[in-house]
Amino acid sequence: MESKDIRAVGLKVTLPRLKILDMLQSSGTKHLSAEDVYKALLEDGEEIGLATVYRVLTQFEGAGLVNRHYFEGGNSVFELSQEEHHDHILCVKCGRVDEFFDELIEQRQKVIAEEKGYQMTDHSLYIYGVCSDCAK
Amino acid sequence: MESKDIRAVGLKVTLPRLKILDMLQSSGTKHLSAEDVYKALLEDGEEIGLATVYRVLTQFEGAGLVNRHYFEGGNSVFELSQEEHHDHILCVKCGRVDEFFDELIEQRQKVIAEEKGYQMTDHSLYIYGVCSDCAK
DNA sequence: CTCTAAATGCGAAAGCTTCTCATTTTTATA
DNA sequence: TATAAAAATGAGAAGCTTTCGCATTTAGAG
Repeated sequence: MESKDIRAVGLKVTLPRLKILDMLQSSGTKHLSAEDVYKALLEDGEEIGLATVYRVLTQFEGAGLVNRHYFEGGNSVFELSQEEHHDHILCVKCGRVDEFFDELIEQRQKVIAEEKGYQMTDHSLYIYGVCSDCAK
Repeated sequence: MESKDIRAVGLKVTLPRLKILDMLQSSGTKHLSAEDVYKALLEDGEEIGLATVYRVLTQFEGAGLVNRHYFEGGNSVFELSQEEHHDHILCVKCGRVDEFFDELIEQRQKVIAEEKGYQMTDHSLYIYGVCSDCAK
């Protein structure tokens, strides 16, 4: 159990928080919506309310434990924070998500923010397309 | 009046459509939410329902007349399609939106999509930061 | 072990967007 | 210009995701 992670960010170690963190870590899918987490927990026999899932994920986000992404349209998804930043490329047919990192793009973004007089705080880049499987 | 634009995309020329298109063209702000358009029309004394605004904007989007952006969080905004593609940089304090285009980033995105085996259909890049006015 | 502050669960509610359907409007045709 | 069929509109209901409010439960310090 990774109670340390939770305590480290100044949150009480509660069962819901442990279960949710665990779910994010053990799930085969890296990008989960609050609803996904909620349903998965239900299937595991946990009795955790949807409101709690949202609350906890939001707290985790604030604490830097998870990242929240607003993929096109509907709901947002959460993923465990990783050491290195990365962006996403998603399949518009099957919903598959891949990750990538490109130093050149990162650099250019910084330059552009500077040129425009902005102090960059964040950025999000999503490439949409049809993945190789769906293109067949 | 730009009835041609509307007819050109295969839609009947109706008052709501004309008014909405007009609003997008004449508004000082380039990025408007459906609600923004609705309210602005109300102020102009037009009697156009919110549902119609959404419907029409969605149709315009499908027709390529406008682009829809999912800025972080809340609602989506619409802007008239322009000749050249561009991306956005927004101020997290005041909501100001600026546009930019970077050939290098465009190129890299294509390369990345290819590398990952995707046929790119679209992409969205948002840089978030604090604009020069808000940084003071 | 006790107590207090914090966390949870539940249902209600908020915000954005879409849907339903009766009524109105457009436009092709006579 | 009048008419009819098809499409568009308006208003409110409804759907979805997300947040809120509050009574109850729980974590963890003393």
